Amino acid sequence: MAAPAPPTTHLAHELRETLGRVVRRLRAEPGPPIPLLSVIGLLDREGPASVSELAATQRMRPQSMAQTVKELEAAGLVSRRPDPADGRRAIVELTPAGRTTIRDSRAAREDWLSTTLDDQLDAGERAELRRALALLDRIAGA
Amino acid sequence: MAAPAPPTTHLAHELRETLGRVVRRLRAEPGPPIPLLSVIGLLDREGPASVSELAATQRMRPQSMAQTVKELEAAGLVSRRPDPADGRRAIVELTPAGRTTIRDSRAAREDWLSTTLDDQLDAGERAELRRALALLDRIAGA
DNA sequence: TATTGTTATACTCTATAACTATA
DNA sequence: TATAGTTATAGAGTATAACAATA
Repeated sequence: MAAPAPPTTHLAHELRETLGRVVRRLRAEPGPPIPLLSVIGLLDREGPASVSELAATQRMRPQSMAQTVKELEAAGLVSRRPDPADGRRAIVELTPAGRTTIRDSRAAREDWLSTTLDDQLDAGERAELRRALALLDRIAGA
Repeated sequence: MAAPAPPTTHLAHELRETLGRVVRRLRAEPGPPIPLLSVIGLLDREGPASVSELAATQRMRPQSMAQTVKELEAAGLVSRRPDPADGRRAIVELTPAGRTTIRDSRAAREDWLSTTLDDQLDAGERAELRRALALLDRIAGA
């Protein structure tokens, strides 16, 4: 007979611990902080978006995202233009410098995480991780 | 023929985003902060440990773990006693209150994460997540 | 009134630097 | 000298509260 599954409280505990370990490992790498990379990566892939939209996709408060966008703007990586259809909204988009930053870092393989995922995991494991991210997003959305 | 795997840079990007979303979702829940829960959960499962040992399992600096342990001690959830064999070391262990706290929160299902993992994922998906955590720990260890 | 966004402020988490005490 | 631990300090990341402007 198969071994019984460990209780879910164990999984919860291990998830909390692993999350902490990975986030700290990521932060230990030099380069732009995680939230900044997430946002410019998102803008590169999905195109311009408002602050509220960015906040929603990251499940972050709009006030917090405003800070992040302000930092990116100060660094010259994104710019804002008013939404012609709605004076309240501002559309955030990558500047050429921002696009260069995110693409160069990928092309030059300066991205520690990408490199490590390639080195430490095989193709099947990467696919497995991809599927698990969908599960984690389901948890995040609950 | 099978669809080609998306480039690893996409996986890296999605991993960063998902990690952020889950951590923020977890933090939004009332109750003890993640690092505190991790430590008392670990002590409950593995038994007493020194500050350095706790720091190593969490891949955290000993100075940072000292802060966490200080908070737990102030809250009366852990206590310290000198290691009889090595005067430099202090052994951290759960107090009865600490043990009650971690176990009650589980028994009473006050633990949002455990409950959500049970509600949102089926047994196969939880097993899949468990395997993925091992992959993430490999990344964290690299 | 509701929505979009911002600024001010504070708290959590974790790091580095500098130190003490014991081995 | 090396190791275990601490305190002081700083910085990143994010939240709540209060506000202005537009719909």
